[in-house]
Amino acid sequence: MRHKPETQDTFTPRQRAVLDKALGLLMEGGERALTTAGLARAANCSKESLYKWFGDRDGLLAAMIAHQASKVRARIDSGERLDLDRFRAHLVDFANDLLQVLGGDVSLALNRLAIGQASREGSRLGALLIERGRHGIDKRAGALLEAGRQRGLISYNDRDSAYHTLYGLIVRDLHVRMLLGEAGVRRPEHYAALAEEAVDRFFVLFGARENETTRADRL
Amino acid sequence: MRHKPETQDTFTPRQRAVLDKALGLLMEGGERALTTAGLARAANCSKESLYKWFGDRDGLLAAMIAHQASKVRARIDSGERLDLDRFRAHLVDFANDLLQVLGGDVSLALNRLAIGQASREGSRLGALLIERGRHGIDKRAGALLEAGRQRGLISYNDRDSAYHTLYGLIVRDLHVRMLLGEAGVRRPEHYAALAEEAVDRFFVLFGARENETTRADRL
DNA sequence: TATGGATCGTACCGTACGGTACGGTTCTGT
DNA sequence: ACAGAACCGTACCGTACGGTACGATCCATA
Repeated sequence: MRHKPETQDTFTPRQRAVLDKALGLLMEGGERALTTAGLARAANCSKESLYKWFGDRDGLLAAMIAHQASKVRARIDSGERLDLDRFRAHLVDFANDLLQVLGGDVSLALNRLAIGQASREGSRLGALLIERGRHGIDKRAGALLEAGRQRGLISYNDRDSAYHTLYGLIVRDLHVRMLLGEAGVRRPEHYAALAEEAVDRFFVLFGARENETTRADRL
Repeated sequence: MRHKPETQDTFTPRQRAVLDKALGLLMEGGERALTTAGLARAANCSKESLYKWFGDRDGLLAAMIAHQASKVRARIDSGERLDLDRFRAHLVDFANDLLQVLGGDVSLALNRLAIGQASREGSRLGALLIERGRHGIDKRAGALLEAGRQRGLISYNDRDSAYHTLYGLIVRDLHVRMLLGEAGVRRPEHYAALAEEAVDRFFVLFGARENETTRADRL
């Protein structure tokens, strides 16, 4: 039956193109705009193929999440030596990337989709989104924090608590407000300043040495 | 036509009962479970009345938000004199209330509803939810912070920035994860500890005097 | 060239929902 | 007691969607 080596968790190029079209429809018009007939028409494929490839509509949604997650594989931070400035720059990069990702069209559309389905009983979309999307981010940040701690640049007792605090300092209430579609919240041109401010405050809370440098003016 | 004094922005008791039933349906089964026929059946009213009262389905959803918001009117903090301990206690109360509200069944259901509709073009639900729900919280916190600043208990340049930082320290990524339905995130028994920790960190960032009291052990 | 699998386009089916219409009933004001 | 409004329960309509079926077409392989 299957002598081909594990083509199970990946998709054919054709299927990837269809999934991209599906993401496009979802971004434009939300879940209501993502109908099987509409996707078949937009992607020039047949509904029968959709059901053959993804099982049913829920399978399609799950495949969309898996597909999108496979595209934004977390880059691995190079193992270069860490001094304080470099560590801080990495944190600011992380903050910028986090805001960029959370505020992206695809991320917002998928999160809206998963949240809208979260009330339904057997919906695994939320878990899928966290598992495939958030865990990569969490790992990257966790490794970064751990490296900083081992270098003596920051100190904490509970790494998870420190990480979630950093997350809160960066994201604040922006994510939910963007998800709600509040006007004037998505301002990518402000992300850099928000990232700097968040990292400054993170160092005030978790910096290993109380170095009162150029920080006071920013706060 | 209307000699009754402004019964416009409120609802009759019957309508309130129907709206409560609607909230119940929404909490149980999500948006898909909130159908006009289902609501009419559950609330023992006719579909015709629903459309007469609320116009259409979107009007019903908006009315649900307005109704729920009218129930949780923000209590006014008593104007008693503020010392540091009392101020801190008020902040912890605020943090606890915030976590309690955001993690409540009704709030989660309404936020999921508004987020699910956010992609549709003419949807005002998100704005309504922010306007009717969040602004009250924001005002309460803003007044509290301002009082603390005027008493010299904290200091900041930008009140909004300080407030959003406090919000981020309290909520972290909990809200979105609860909205996604992640298992094991809703732990009301942990709210108190989270609130204390958040307020501690807030004082580290914005406390007026660097009083290194009993804080170091908590961080 | 023949053959079989994969895919496309279209048509079809059952269902469920939003919204409307209508007759019967209860409530209210005079 | 009576009139009118509000309301209930039910039936009805049009539409749109998820899912299936089927003939036609493309394409790889022998």
